[in-house]
Amino acid sequence: MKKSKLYKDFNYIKALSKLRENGIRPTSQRKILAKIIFEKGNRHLNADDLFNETKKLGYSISLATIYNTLKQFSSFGLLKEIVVDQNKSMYCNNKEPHYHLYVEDEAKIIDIPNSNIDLSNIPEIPACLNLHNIDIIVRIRTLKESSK
Amino acid sequence: MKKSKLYKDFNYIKALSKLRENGIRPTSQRKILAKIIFEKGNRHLNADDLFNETKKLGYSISLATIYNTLKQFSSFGLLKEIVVDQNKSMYCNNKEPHYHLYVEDEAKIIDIPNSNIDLSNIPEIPACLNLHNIDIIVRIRTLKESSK
DNA sequence: TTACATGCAAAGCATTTGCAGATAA
DNA sequence: TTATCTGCAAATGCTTTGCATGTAA
Repeated sequence: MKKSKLYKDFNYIKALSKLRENGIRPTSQRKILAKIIFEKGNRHLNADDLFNETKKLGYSISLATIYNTLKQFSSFGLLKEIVVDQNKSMYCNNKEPHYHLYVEDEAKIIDIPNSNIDLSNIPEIPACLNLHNIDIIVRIRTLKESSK
Repeated sequence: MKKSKLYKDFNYIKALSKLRENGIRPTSQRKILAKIIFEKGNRHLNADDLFNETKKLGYSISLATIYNTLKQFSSFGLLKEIVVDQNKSMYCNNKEPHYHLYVEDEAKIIDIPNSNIDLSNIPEIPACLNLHNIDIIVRIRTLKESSK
């Protein structure tokens, strides 16, 4: 077994164990989805991507289940939801702290390690001092589409 | 006439002149909307806010027109669209370069001056070297809602 | 056996669009 | 006069939900 294969399996197994930790039953659907999501290293995907990949692999999991599963996985930190555009949520399987560079024309997302953005000067956060999460999306568009 | 009133009128007049520059007819609906948007200094609003404000002022402009107008105003830089959540666009009337701090629980947006975030270390941008626009939204949630 | 999952179809919601009537130039 | 605009209602696209059936523990 190749080293990279081992690594991928490890991420899948960690995901299953996260399910158990959170009292969520490892049903066949959830196992299939976890496998697809975590077996390929860092990536960004949405419900539709996932739906198509399951079909391509010969499985048939309903879209509703996929939506619900993505949301549930995010609720305990297995995935991170990124709102890139209206009517389009993406999910990121990279658990390291990082931000996102979003190239709108290509609907492509690139991770930026945390250490590359200096946030020390953002204004004081009002009232709610206990932050749960800071998300940054850097949006980029090429010149030609300036008036869309 | 107070100084602040003068300033507000100035923003409104600048907006009208931007319309003319772009060959867009200053219809009564567009004038009313421009007035509401620009007469109160820097602010963030969405289609629904604007719809309610027009009604409160006794005007009746259809939601469709409001959506179309917000989109059109953004298309030539009179407004800046911010996608804060799925199915929810906000528009910002502040034309200075800046980023956004979005407090999710309160659906509140706070401007961050450009100079307060250091972006010099983001990774090289692929292929498309001519950037049109960089948007940053810092999302914040309070602790209590950690699993939503 | 029972609490939790799944899948379907219907509902929801913000936004967009087609089109007929209205309006600015 | 004519290109553009407005408003309505219907359409859209993604996502969520209600509910009957299925399944893990």
